[in-house]
Amino acid sequence: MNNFIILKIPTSYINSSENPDLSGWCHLRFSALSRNSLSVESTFPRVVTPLSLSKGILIDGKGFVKFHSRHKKNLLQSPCYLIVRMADNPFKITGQIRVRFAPSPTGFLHIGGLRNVLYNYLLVKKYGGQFTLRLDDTDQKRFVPEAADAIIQGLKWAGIEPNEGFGFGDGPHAPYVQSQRKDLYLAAAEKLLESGNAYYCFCSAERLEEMRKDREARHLPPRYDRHCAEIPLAEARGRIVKGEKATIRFRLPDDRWVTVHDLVRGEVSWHTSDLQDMVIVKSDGLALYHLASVYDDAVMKMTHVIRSEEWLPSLPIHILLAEALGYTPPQYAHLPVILNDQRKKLSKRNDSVALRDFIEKGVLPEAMINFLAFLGWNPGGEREIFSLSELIQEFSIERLHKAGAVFDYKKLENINAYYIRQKPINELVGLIKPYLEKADFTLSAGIDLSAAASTVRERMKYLSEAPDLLGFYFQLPDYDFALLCNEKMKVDKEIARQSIDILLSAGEKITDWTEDKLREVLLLKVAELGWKNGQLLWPMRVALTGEQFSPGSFEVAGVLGKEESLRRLEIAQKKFLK
RNA sequence: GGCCCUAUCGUCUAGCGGUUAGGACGGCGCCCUCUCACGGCGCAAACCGGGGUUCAAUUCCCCGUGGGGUCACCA
Repeated sequence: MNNFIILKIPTSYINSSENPDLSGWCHLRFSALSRNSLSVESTFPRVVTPLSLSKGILIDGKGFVKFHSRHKKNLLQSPCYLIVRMADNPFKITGQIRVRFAPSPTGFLHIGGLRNVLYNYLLVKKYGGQFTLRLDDTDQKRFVPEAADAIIQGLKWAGIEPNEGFGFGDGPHAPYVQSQRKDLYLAAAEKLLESGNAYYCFCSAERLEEMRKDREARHLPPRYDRHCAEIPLAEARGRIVKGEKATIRFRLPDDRWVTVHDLVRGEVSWHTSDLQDMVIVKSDGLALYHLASVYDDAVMKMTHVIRSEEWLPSLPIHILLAEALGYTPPQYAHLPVILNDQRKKLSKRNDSVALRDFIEKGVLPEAMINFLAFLGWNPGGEREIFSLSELIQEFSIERLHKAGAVFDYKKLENINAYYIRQKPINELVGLIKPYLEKADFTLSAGIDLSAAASTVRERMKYLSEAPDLLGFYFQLPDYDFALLCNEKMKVDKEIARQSIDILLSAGEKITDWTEDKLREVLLLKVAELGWKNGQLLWPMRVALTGEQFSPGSFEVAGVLGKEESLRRLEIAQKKFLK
């Protein structure tokens, strides 16, 4: 989270004319290493104690550090380094920010994608700006038509709505669908061709494959051998006119370090010799992701690109591409991937990751958002329950984690159960109705659904459990006689039989049939008999619910009402006659 | 294998040089209790290893090791 830079203190600075040997302070000047503000943390070796070192600031390449002149001798004795710390908030927002979520519609929105959107959204809401949804559908082969719609629905479900973009209204940079922007990418590729930053490649898929295998056998990194790199542009165009198929490759500069300041990872560097000339336009004339997205991010004026870590290896390509196109790259933040319990990247193949499945299971959006936000980020402190608007308040890009986090389904369940318990009962009823209807419960069956729901709310982990939890209210399950008895409750057959009889006769006399009244009357009865509560209440609960586990006897009886309760007790009574 | 990223309880994490290393999920136990759940209380459970720097390292640096990502005419 904190980034440090080591600066060597040149002895010439210490002795320079800018530092007359006064009894006060020596000033050291430095040139810029970063566009972020820096502060001096300490020195190495510690020839100067931190306390005697004033905190100098370097901003935009100009700044100074002060030493007391009495340390001058030490500084001159051996090479000394300054440990410079990047200021607490390297993420300096100036003006409106623009971010985007750019999924490729090859499958349904998955939780990893949703978490990425969430962080984009939190950032843009916190600092103010525009959030665009762009459809990166350059690969028409893998296009899944419903996927695009599912993405929109998923975002709406989560309450994360972009200000503009695919499915959310046009803005100044429409269209937001890459398959509708083909010509723009081609024009960009043409520019690269003209400037020598790209070249036509006539290599066949077979040759490429052979080369890959060969290099692999020789334990070399797979890399294009630049077979076509030196074909003059005019000659290449001639061959294409004659009908030859060619791709366009981006020409990497030779022998160059690419260093990027990533917002979550700090300084990251690559050497171009470890990279290869990527294909940016396919032989069918369609642009590939790298070109399309770099171009769009630039042209759509994105200030920040927050995306998953799997993109980190192609970041140098993107930076170089942007430069070759004449654009200033946006700021990047590469989020750690979400892992499964095998510590592998969560995948559609092996893990349940489709947002749709979570929705169907009955995960509340609040719970999902809360859970996802904490998978790779947290505000510090011990509170863990945050609403979306509270997350916006608390969000800070510096607190994003670097290491991948394992997706813990149990924890999601726990958070979901928490949010269900917090739901006002009328809202909860609205949410579970579809599940009950799907399970063919006739909702008009004289059951007060609100009352019933409130008896099961605290044991519901997912909305989809509602039919199971509430089923006995609609129809008494056919239970085994033995369930009425319970050894641990000290209910044998005789006690059970007596209990049912007592309940029936006592129940019939009760005119004011409410949960409280029942509790009052029946507990009194238990006391009269000298029984334990369970001896009367276990058979009662089983008779009313037919279930081993259920809400309490009084609650259930209250919801069922006098008539239905007595009817169910009579059913139990008959079981003793057999 | 190359390149890149990363490292505190089983899991999510707090910690930004000196702490009995804190919380949550999960596990276990107890309490509450008519069952289950909720709730309350408690227990077990972690600084990957080795070198530095420092009076002092979980914390800073280096090297290992482990884990992950990525190496397409996919995104």
